[in-house]
Amino acid sequence: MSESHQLGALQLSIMRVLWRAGEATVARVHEDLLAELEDEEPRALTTIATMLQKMEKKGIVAHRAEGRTFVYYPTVTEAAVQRSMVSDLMENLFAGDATALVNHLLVEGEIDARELRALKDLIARREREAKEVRRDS
Amino acid sequence: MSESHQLGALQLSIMRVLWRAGEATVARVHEDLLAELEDEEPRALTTIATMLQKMEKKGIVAHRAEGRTFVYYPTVTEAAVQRSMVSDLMENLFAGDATALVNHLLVEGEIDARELRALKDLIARREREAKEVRRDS
DNA sequence: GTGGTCGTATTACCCCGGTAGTTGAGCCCG
DNA sequence: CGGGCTCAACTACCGGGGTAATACGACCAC
Repeated sequence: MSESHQLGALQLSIMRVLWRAGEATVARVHEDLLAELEDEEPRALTTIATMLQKMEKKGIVAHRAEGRTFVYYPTVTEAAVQRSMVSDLMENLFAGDATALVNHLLVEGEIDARELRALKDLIARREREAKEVRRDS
Repeated sequence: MSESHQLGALQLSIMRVLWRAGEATVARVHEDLLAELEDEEPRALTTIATMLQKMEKKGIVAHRAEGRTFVYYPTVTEAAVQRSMVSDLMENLFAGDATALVNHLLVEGEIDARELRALKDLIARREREAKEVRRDS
């Protein structure tokens, strides 16, 4: 597993729909995508269908027939894809330096003041957990 | 500016060489790439040359002739590319939630204990800077 | 000056994300 | 039963990253 999933923008949009809904027909995915990205000109229904086929061949979704319509569902978790894509980006763009990535987020103002507080909490919790693990093992 | 630069893995490797060196000939880039990624089968020299041409057409590098050899240099900063690619990833993979990205880094263990301390310092400094700016403006 | 060498230019592929038209099969309604 | 509707299947195309062989022009050494 963890076979380096690199997905494009449309694929990720589709996956997000499936992750949220658990499973969905082509039509359903198409609708959700329209709702989610109300602006920008919409994709054709067949585009979604073709993409889902390609994604199935790639192994990141599968389908089950319900009557004559297909119901697609993800075969990889969101966390797995995130892990794979983030670590790939880190490798290629920050030479594997995770703090460089976070530093970038801070410096470039991608993170505002409110988020900064949330972040501190995250780190504090993370530190506690690290201690726990050390004690457990 | 900030025209959404999305570069592939090889392009980023090349850019990293150019950012570090300031400028370099095709041969120099090729050598540096060999050194940097000593494992994995090396690319041909012409591959680098072709890639640099494509990158020039795309506007992220330019060249100057020195005798009959070309010296390439970047026309975009590393920060600009990072900004563009990270925000793109955040948009597509984390629905624009920067803290979700950092959280992911923490949870998935991409950041170890030592880095955690460095991160806290970064955040502390960032908070101080935020105050400065507020006072200044 | 002529042959090899060095470096760029040209050309050609493959793969894959993305986009969508067209076709064909199954189903439902009148 | 027959026509229309609804899906999925098939096919096609574009653009761009990546890879590299081949061609061509300049230059150096003998």
